[in-house]
Amino acid sequence: MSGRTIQLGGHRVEVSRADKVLFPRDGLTKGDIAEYYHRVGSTLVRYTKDRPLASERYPDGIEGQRIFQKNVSARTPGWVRRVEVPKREGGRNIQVVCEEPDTLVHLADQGVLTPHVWLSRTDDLERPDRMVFDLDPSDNGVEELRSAAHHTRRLLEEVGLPAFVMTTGSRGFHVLVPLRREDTFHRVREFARGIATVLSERSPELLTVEQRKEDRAGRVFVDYLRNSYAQTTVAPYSVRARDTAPVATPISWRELDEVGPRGFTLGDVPERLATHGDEWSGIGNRATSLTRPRRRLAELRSGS
DNA sequence: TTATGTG
DNA sequence: CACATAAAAAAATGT
DNA sequence: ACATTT
Ligand SMILES: [Mn+2]
Ligand SMILES: [Mn+2]
Repeated sequence: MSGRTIQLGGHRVEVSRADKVLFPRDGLTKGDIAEYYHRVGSTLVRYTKDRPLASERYPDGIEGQRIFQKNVSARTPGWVRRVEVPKREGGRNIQVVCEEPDTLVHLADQGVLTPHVWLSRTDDLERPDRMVFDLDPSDNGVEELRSAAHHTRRLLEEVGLPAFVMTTGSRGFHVLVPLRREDTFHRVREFARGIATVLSERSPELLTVEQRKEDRAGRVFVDYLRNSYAQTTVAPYSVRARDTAPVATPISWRELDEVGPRGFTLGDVPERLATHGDEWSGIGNRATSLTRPRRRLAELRSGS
């Protein structure tokens, strides 16, 4: 064993090699990541609680190998909650459920930079309580990307759905809709496809629903396929494996016109949370049924 | 990151 | 003991 | 069955 070990949180979670540099350009260490998650953990766990979690690990830093891990590590302590989830084509995974900040510190110790979570919760894995529109630019500028997000919000509100937006810290934005847990992934995905299709028909120069990169032709991909069983989205307030350590950050629709996908970083977010609070604090109280929006979307498509 | 195998 | 190596995801879509 | 994308 080599390097400094630190302890954090009520469980005195050990973080080994705390001085190991994971972000060479920024000098950020594993200890910095663990301390960040310790600080924002109480807010972050609102978005991971009750959801199967998958880990994006970089044990040798962001220039090393990327490991996407679903099953809980052998070394994960017993106080960390787990859930057994069936795979679609048979078999099972045992995944972490992050209920408390100490779990994030442990994950950081394992080299996890970015936790990803399901759109459904452990007590009903088949019925999501979130719908996501993942806006992925081709080579579009930030103005086009913002425009894509505003178009998405406008259509969702036209059909009666609330919409929340966050930076991903990577290339795009995510637009989230809180749902009542009435519909299966299949039905939610069909609805999301309808929304994405109307968006691309309204703005054919700007938006596309084509999954194949070569068919996207410089447009913003409205990725509705995230709304599927066992698919994940980056957890709000998680760190991304890119220079400057950008953070996936919930923002207001007003702020959208002032920031890009990497507008907030590990250095800004704790202070932002302290002064402005969490922009999504109300998302849990806005869960909506798709029944009426489905009819309104159908009316829109038949021109009424 | 960690467990395991080899000289 | 020092060092090498393996392993850590899966769903939807289209051909 | 396989490649692509996430
Ligand atoms: Mn994306
Ligand atoms: Mn995507």
